[in-house]
Amino acid sequence: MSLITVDLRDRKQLYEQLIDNIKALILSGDLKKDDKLPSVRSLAKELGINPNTIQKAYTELERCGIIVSMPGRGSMVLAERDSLRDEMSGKLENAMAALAREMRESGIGKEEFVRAAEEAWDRTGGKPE
Amino acid sequence: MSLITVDLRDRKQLYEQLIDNIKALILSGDLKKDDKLPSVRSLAKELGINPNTIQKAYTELERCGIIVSMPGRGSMVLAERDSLRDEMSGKLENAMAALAREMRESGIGKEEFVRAAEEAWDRTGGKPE
Amino acid sequence: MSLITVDLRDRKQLYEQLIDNIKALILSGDLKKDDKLPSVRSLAKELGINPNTIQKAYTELERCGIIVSMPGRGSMVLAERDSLRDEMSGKLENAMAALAREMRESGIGKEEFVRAAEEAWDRTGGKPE
Amino acid sequence: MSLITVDLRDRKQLYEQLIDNIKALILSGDLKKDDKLPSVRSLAKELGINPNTIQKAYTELERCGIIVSMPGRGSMVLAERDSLRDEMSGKLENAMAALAREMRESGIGKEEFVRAAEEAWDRTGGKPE
DNA sequence: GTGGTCTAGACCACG
DNA sequence: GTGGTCTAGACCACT
Repeated sequence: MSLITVDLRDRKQLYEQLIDNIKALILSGDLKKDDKLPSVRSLAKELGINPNTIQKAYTELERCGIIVSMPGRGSMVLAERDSLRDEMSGKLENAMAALAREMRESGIGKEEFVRAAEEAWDRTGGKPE
Repeated sequence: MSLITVDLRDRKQLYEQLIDNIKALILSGDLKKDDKLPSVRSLAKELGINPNTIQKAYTELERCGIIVSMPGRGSMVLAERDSLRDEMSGKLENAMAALAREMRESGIGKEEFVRAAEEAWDRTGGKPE
Repeated sequence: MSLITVDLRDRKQLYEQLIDNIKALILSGDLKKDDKLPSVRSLAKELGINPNTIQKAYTELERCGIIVSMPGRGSMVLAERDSLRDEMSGKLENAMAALAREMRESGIGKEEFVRAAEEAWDRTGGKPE
Repeated sequence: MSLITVDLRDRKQLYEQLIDNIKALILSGDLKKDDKLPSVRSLAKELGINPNTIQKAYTELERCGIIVSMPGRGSMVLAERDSLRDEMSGKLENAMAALAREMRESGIGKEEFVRAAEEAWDRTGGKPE
């Protein structure tokens, strides 16, 4: 039994849920480089969704260099935990830049912006850091 | 000729472009409370897009209480600049919360998160605040 | 009627045929930046293959930045002819390097390698250059 | 311990890795005509892969007349180094032809193609020829 | 058993 | 009408 799950009620697309899920497992250390992923069919059966949807997620992950899949041999993790973390760092930068630009145009000030970041962080986490 | 434009090459949906565009004009002060908006048909003709798309944007803006449309008499701005600014504040909160949640899962720390917000703000603006 | 075709007897995969085909049309100048591509469904019908296969090709082309697709608005060419040509140049370099390495290991000499390139070129083309 | 290895992470199929590996050993002179190859079972054990995979490689090599297998007596090299070198020549021709065709379609000229071959060769080798 | 491709047919949001 | 996602079920080559 793997740790991968999907929520059919979530509006996020299933294959994206799978992608985010597997990335999170690598980031958390539950999946390490060279670990084997569940097979397309077995995971589909376990989650009760169509194998094509798993396939799509795996294909996308391979395209990003996060896993490798080999016919007849299954799929395994390729990316190191840290490289993935660095990638998220970059994503954070971009997202923040887009948000900052939009808020600037709306007359929001730096003070309010940074405070929003702090508060959002504290509000999100179950436990204060 | 109005200041409203759309970019057909932009991946963002046309009606969302229109909504953001009009909101921005209010926030910048180019459109004030009680100003008249171009008619659905004239704007559609001017922009070369389907009137349905304009209609959808106007309907959505009316639903949010930002404009008001009166059959036969056109549409006009209803919201004050400041009320719109407050709305953006709420949007900022939501966006920050979503971002914070995602980054938490990736092992990013509060420090890095808040610093990213500050740096993004500074990097974005042409002139330092 | 478009210029895009597929050969069901070819062992190359259909979606790759489509990708190569569209790239070639851009390279030949038959498709220019901002030209509209046939819709997924209409092309599928015309070629007698499944829309999903067209979709896969379009998705891949979009991923490479060669086209853009927008729900409800269709797909259009994004890449300039020259940028695509430069990309092929890079591909040529890599392919040649891989081939050269392999042939070196097999005891083939530079003379024979370069002559093979010349002869292959002349043999391939219908008309001598 | 033999010089034969496989890379489980390589996307190339294992039996092809084995075939290329053995061919390379013959081309380099490490394996000569009449040299004995490791047995299917011992090599499988040494490499930690399925004996079927070794068998498939040996079978393919025998089909090409490069080795010969005798039940109960193992397998040995049949091909001379030079005959294998001729085979690579043929492979070079095919690969060049495919590459030339593709590049022609992309608007690459003969000049550029041949120069790419020369440069690739020079760049590949540690020592100039 | 494995991944990968393809078909057929459905549904959704959008213009 | 458009692109995009998902399901169901089939086939292929490879281990």
